[in-house]
Amino acid sequence: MKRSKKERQSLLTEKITDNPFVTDEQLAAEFNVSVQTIRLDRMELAIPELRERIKDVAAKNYDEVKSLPLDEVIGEIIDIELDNRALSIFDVSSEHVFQRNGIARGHHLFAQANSLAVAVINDELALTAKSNVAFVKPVRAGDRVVTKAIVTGKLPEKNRTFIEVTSTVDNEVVFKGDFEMYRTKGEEK
Amino acid sequence: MKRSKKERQSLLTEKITDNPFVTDEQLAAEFNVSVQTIRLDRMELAIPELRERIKDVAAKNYDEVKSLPLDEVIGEIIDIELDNRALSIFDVSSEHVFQRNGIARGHHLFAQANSLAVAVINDELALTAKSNVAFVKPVRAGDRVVTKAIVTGKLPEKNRTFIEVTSTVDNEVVFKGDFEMYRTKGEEK
DNA sequence: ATTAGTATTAGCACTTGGTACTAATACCAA
DNA sequence: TTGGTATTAGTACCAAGTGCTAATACTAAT
Repeated sequence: MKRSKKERQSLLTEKITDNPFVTDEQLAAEFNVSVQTIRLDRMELAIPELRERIKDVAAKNYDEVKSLPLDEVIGEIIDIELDNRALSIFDVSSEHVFQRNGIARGHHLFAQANSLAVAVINDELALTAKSNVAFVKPVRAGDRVVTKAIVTGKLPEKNRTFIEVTSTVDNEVVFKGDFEMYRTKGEEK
Repeated sequence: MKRSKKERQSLLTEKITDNPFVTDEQLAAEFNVSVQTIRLDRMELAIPELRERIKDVAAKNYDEVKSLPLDEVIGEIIDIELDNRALSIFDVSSEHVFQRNGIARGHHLFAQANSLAVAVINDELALTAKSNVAFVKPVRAGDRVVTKAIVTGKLPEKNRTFIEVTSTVDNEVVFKGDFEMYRTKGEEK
């Protein structure tokens, strides 16, 4: 049952990603090749040795109880017209999705929309008061989410600003939300 | 400078718990004793060697990531009754708030609520379809947010589950939300 | 001070799961 | 047949240990 080198290496990568705790010896037995071959394969593929792999897994856990976004703004704002409109992009990667099925967790999309809504308001500080959102279509790892926020109305006497947010991937709407924001200071201008 | 054996051992335990990645040699240097002494100490205290410790950390991390959904939850779930109710707590710290005024960013509260809504659903996978939320009262760094999710209804023919989420700090409501969840029964492309 | 008992240090052989390197052999293709 | 890649084998070496024995040091009690 000889596999080609290429085939073996791709299976090897998969195996190791799947279970980083496997030794070269076990892999050699599994693929019916010598330990040296496995080592050569790892070197070609730049896969570190067992202990390093384990250490990486451990460090990831230890580094910081990861969870999520610490940034001021989720996504990168690429255009903004204060008190009017704003646009941001957010590249979805593997840490934003459910491992199960690769679909992005809702709160990341919400986070992008919410922080864009905060950013568009031309004020010292804006807080979200209410919001109504719909997750229209699943977003996956690798997708680039383009989010647009548009100020749709204001109630200056109540310190409220209304914002409509739409997120798209490849021009298809994936998320829509209405945000009612509270602003600390009244409107300037 | 010389500490008693007992003192050293308790400090040792602390050090290692604090940073499991430290070698006997480093510890020996730190406590000004020989490596052998450190080894004896570890044996008496039943502390495994560096590699085992690292492997433990890694395995723990790995299991959690694999077994999921609890790892994908923002906040810590302290009680759960599948398809019925769930409770989680989330300690707000400085990285979750606006520097300006110390008020928590909305999407963190949303994330806690949303992931609790996902967790309470007793299914392979749940996705948020829509949600309607209100940020009732500002939350600040240091606050412990207690969030309760209650399943309020279902539309099995449409694969929908409705969940009401309420977050409180010191028994005062700070956040309320209604979530409409989509649940996949088995497959999905 | 002597003696017992614990504490500490030292040294050596051996273990795992490797790296780094060299050399030999096998296989496949023009 | 020649060449190039692929595979295997073998050696020396490393880190961070375990396991064991033996020597020394430090107290504390008689």
